[in-house]
Amino acid sequence: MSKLPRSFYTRENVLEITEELLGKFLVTKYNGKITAGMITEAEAYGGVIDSASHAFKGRRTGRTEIMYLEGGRAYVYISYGIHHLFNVVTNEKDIPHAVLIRAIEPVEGIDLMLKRRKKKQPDYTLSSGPGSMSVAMGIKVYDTGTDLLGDKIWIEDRGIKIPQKKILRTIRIGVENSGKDAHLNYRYIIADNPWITRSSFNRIKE
DNA sequence: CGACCGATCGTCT
DNA sequence: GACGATCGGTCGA
Repeated sequence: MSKLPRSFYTRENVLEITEELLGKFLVTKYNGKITAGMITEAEAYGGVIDSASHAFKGRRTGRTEIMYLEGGRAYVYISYGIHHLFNVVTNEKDIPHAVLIRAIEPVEGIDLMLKRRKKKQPDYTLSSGPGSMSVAMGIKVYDTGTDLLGDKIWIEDRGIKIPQKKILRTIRIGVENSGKDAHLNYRYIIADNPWITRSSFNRIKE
């Protein structure tokens, strides 16, 4: 049960970091109330050379500026005008790598997650999918830039190691028109965990 | 269960 | 002025 140190995030291999984030625990604390879940699905975004990244070709705007900070911060932005998508910034300052957290398995504060999602009973849609996950955890776009070594949003290692053979790599979602890198296997999934995006789970079942 | 579609608005061109 | 790193509802088979 230890908070991931800065050195976890500042490494240069974003694929390695994405894979290692599976099985780690994302925790938020708002108004003293904790919600937490185990990361089950995440996507790597490779910065300036990745045509699917917001920072492709070194694009710097008010929104993407966060990605150029030192690793270990939250990059949150709005998608489709509705959804707040939570990313972890990685690598050193000026290298805009990021990992999109797409799904978690709820562990703590499930009552609060249900309230935020306006649901009565937990089901696999509670926190599977980046927009739903953010709602369940209470993460909003104004959390962008939050230091993950602070006491508001952080990621913990609770001693769980996902075996290599249970990790599935596949293409990222929603980037099919993003050019040369649309086909890269940059999405990492815990294959036997039902708390992942529904379409993925159905596909894995065969 | 898969395909389609509307919602909704900040960001970038 | 167009378009998403999406979601949830509906429709048809």
